[in-house]
Amino acid sequence: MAKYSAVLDDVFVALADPTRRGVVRRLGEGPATVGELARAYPMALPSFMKHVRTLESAGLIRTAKTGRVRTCVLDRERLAVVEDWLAEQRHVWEQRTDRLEQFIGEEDS
Amino acid sequence: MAKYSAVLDDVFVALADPTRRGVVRRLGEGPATVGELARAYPMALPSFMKHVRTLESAGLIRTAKTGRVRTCVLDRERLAVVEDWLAEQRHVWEQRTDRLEQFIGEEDS
DNA sequence: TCAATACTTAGCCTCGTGGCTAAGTATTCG
DNA sequence: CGAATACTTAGCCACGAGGCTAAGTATTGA
Repeated sequence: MAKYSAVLDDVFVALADPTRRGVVRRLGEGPATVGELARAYPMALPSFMKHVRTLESAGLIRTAKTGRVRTCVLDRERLAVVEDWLAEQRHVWEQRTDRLEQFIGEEDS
Repeated sequence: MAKYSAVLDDVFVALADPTRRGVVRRLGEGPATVGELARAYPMALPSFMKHVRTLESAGLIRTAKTGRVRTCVLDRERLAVVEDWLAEQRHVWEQRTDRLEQFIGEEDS
């Protein structure tokens, strides 16, 4: 466990930008083309495409080109690594609480 | 909602580094001093301190100096913003699924 | 008091990220 | 065919992140 550091890096980095979180959110509603997605942001297309590529290489989205249009889809599986990390974090915390309780128990006896 | 963009930025950026995730994980087990934390990483202390400051200004940890020692504590509240973002994301997805089901239902009738 | 400890400050360096423009390619529509 | 559309490629730029060393400050133990 915790061996997915590289994946976690990529996913957290990808989510650490409001534009990219916006895209993830939008794609949660369903697939969209690069053009449709880009329209929501005040930046040049090449700049926007970098965000798309970042999301794609983080595995958060998949894209495919049909004709001259590239369509993007959310890959919800990948978001699970964040959930997993949070779960692990909770687990660490709970073990700590257990130790504290045990400590108090020992004090009692 | 989704107005916490700046906070989310800071939190995701803070978590997008293995050193900092390591610190968060370690602090999940309980408070520690900067020196204790730094020992686990092969970098100079000033470099490590930057990570601590990043975590602190993201609100993920709190630190306080007593004598010459600075002690760090995890602020679990702040991790909740990540959970919240994930929950919102799930919500978006579920609404989408609902719409699809409704669409199929309409087709049926 | 003096040395060791535990940061802290200052300053420098390199690389990657996020933005841009300009020009190119490949489809599609009239 | 020719023009419009939808990216794509190339290349540039500025800034910030993450690393370093060297030197400074403030506590603490002997």
